[in-house]
Amino acid sequence: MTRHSNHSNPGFKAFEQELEVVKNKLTEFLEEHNQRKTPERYAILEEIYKIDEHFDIDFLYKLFKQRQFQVSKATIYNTLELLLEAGLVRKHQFGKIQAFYEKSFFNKNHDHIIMLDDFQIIEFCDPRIEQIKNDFETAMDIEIESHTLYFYARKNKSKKSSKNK
Amino acid sequence: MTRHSNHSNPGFKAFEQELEVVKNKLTEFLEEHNQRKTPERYAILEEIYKIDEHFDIDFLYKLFKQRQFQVSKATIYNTLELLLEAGLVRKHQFGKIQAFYEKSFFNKNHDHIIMLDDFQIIEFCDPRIEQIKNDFETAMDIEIESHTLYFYARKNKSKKSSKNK
DNA sequence: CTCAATGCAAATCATTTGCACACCC
DNA sequence: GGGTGTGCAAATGATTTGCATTGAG
Repeated sequence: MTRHSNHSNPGFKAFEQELEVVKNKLTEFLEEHNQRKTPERYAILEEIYKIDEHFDIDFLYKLFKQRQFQVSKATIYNTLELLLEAGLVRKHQFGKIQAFYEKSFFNKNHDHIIMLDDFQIIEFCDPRIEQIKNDFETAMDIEIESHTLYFYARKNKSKKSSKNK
Repeated sequence: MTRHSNHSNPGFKAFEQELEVVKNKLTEFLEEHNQRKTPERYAILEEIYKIDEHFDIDFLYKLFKQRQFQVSKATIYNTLELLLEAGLVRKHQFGKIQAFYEKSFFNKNHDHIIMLDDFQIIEFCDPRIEQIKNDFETAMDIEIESHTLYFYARKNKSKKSSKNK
């Protein structure tokens, strides 16, 4: 179980390598789909992969405004849509109107516990989900392309709450 | 596994009883919270419990407009919020901007398969989910108040697709 | 009667769209 | 150069809000 930390490899070199791979993935995708390799797209991808949490469009937008880099919201929306198709980000709706995103290439197949006390998001992975998926796929003759599972939870105050983990 | 059918008991008497119980639930909730028992609230509740599918606000609104009953959208939003707190409806976001709802008192604990071909919604229930929940509750010392699980799937065209079920 | 609920319309907020311009190919 | 991607602002669409009016308690 990880908490807001996706590149568990310590050190910046690991991050650089990760970024490199992801950029290549994007290049690959753009070439396959005959789309242009614009600086905005790579900048957005890079920025996203620096973020270890879940973020929304506005967060990204403000990030770029802080730095010298100029990107419009429309472009951010477009690019995230593109990265979504490329499988490089994941989109969440969390019951809110506003969508949340997270990078996805290096942390596939995980689900989320939303802590209702402080809206902390905890990631987890449980193989039983895959089993359930597989069972339904064969039982119903369907292909499950993706899934989302959210647990909405609160800290247990009744017991001695050992600082969790 | 049920498909868009929640009061599996056949016959209308069963439905009437169901409605009765749900209305009492609402009354109970309103009294507990010192809220008024307006006709709109009961009308909306009743309408919702006649619906065996997932619906959105606009669907409800048009339903009332068709009949002679006058309810504003603001009231529908307010009332659904209230019914949500009362545990009498469930809200979904399905990755869309627009929220979907469904009645909830008589069909607790089920999850959804969203068919991407035709956006049909299939409900299912798998005890393993509860197990996973319980495991996390004890392991992390939290209380999981609720959860949402969606499988996004497509019909398998490759194999001989026996008309599912 | 009083105050919470309703109805209506205007406001808000996330997201989408249209169009002129820029720049990747 | 040509056409796609970007930036901006306006449009859209779901939801929320403000306020006058209504009606439940």
